[in-house]
Amino acid sequence: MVGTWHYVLAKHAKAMCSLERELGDKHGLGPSEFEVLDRIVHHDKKLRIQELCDEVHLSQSALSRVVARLEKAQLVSRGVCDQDRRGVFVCITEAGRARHKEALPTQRAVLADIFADAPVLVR
Amino acid sequence: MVGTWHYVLAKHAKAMCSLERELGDKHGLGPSEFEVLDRIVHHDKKLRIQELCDEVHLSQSALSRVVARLEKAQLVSRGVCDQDRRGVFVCITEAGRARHKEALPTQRAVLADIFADAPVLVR
DNA sequence: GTACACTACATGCATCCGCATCTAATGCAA
DNA sequence: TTGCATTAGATGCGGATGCATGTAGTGTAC
Repeated sequence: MVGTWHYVLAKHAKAMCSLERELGDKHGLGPSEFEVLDRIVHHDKKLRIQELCDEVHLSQSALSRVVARLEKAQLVSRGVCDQDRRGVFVCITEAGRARHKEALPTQRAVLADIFADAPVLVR
Repeated sequence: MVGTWHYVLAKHAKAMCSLERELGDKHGLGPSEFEVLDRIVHHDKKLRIQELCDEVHLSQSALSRVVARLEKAQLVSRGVCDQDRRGVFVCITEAGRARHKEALPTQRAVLADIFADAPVLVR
């Protein structure tokens, strides 16, 4: 219980730190930016902000800003949703897809390194 | 691998959020404050800042500020180390010990709730 | 149609964090 | 002793986050 918490805390800290450095230096992405990009690529369709909000571990306000940063970097584009004009859909650009593709191996390498000695999760 | 990372990410986000709310509302402590307090109580002796730094998942600067906040709240006291006058040792006060004692069950309850369905960690 | 409650997203604000840097103390070499 | 590299901890600063709130669009009751 407490042991599991310490494990989560330690791995999270290490991984976040490495991801921030590696993704930042090599691809100009923060962990949150990558996570959002990754979710969009995974779905491979126009996504409402709210759909993203359910999958990403960010508050709605933080997500709004991450998307704004991604848009400024031309990695995604935002558009008004026609069915519900309050809504905003996010669409990945070619540049965004390319950036994600080049960053993915970096992320995988970091995780492989950090979770190399990871215990297996068994129910 | 990636699955483990998602697990860590999800549990960390949930736990941090709950801890911040519960510890904050009921005991006026942030998660970092509690973690530092907990480490000090666990060692039960004067600790150098640097020793704490190795155990807590915070940068040296963040730790310095957490200790400053705890001192302002009278939960710990800081003193100059005699052997090495650059060093600072941190000592828990009676109020600090009491606060920790009353907050510990709250933390345990949050963790128990969040890790109730936790998979067992097996090598 | 009007009024009002509700929802989706954006934004002001305060807080916390990490990095870089600063200060003061230590220690070693010349 | 003097000079300089190193270390412990504090602090300035920029950036990211969450909460509360603002703004605009939706839907429902009347």
